[in-house]
Amino acid sequence: MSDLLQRLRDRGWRLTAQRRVVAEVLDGEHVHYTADEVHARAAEKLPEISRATVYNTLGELVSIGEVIEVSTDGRAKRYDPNAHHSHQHLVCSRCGVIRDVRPSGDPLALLPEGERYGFTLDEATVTYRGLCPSCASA
Amino acid sequence: MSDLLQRLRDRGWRLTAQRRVVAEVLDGEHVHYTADEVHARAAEKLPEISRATVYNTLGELVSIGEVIEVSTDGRAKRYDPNAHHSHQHLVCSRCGVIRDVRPSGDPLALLPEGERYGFTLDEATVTYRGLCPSCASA
DNA sequence: TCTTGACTTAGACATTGTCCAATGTAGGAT
DNA sequence: ATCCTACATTGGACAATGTCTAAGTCAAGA
Repeated sequence: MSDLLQRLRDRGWRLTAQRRVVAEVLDGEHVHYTADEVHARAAEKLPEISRATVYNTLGELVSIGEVIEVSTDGRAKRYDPNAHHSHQHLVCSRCGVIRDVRPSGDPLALLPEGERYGFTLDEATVTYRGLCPSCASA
Repeated sequence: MSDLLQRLRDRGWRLTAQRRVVAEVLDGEHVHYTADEVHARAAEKLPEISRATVYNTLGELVSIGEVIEVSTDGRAKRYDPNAHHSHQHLVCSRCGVIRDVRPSGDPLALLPEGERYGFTLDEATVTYRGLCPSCASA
């Protein structure tokens, strides 16, 4: 059993077949699927799984911090299981491919006190954009 | 006539009543309206303006660089007319209010060469999140 | 003032996400 | 092993946001 399933069990989750296949889909390295992509891949293993269950499960995984929601393009949200290592995203402006990247230093530190307007800062998310090698050479 | 309308005329735009009212709505300081909010405000001055025209005009303003599209929450995109001064956004996690802010230094510089994976970098957008003073004290 | 090609319109359609009542079931209790 | 029941799943309606098209309208140059 994967670590993720064990952590879910520890939290008192019922381990249904549906939740297992959603967890398996997200188990890959550095995947950034939309909810519908997760649904399509889950349905290959469990054809009767419903869209609502996929949305429910993804929402629950996000709310307990096991998965991060990423909106890089204002369209469908993507779900990133790499939640236990702080990182940012590098996106190709043409083909949309996404890579996890780690900036040096804390992006929060770049915002001077005079630019914080009394806010209690919590986090900074950075999206780097450019052309990936394939798109740049095409 | 506002500078924006003059620039649009210089580009050969037909200055229709619809485009004028959309430009007027975006003329305020530091507004971050959704397309539907722009439509509602435009319709106060020109009741028959259609949603399609507002979407068309906003899309055109974005493509010529007069307005910036901002997605802070994965829901409706917001339109930011402060396009001629580089800036980032500070968002209240509770009430959603948005402020324009200027980090010190270029966020792009934080991404080491070894984390660029051969991409040709173009820009970095940063979203700072936290609680605004009103929400923090409530 | 005419003409014409660009602009606008209403509404159908597409995509993404949420909600609900009915049904099913995981896992503890017996 | 089986039963219970609270929790989970389902299908489909609904909501929010955005796109597209065919037909009508109009800004601005001739």
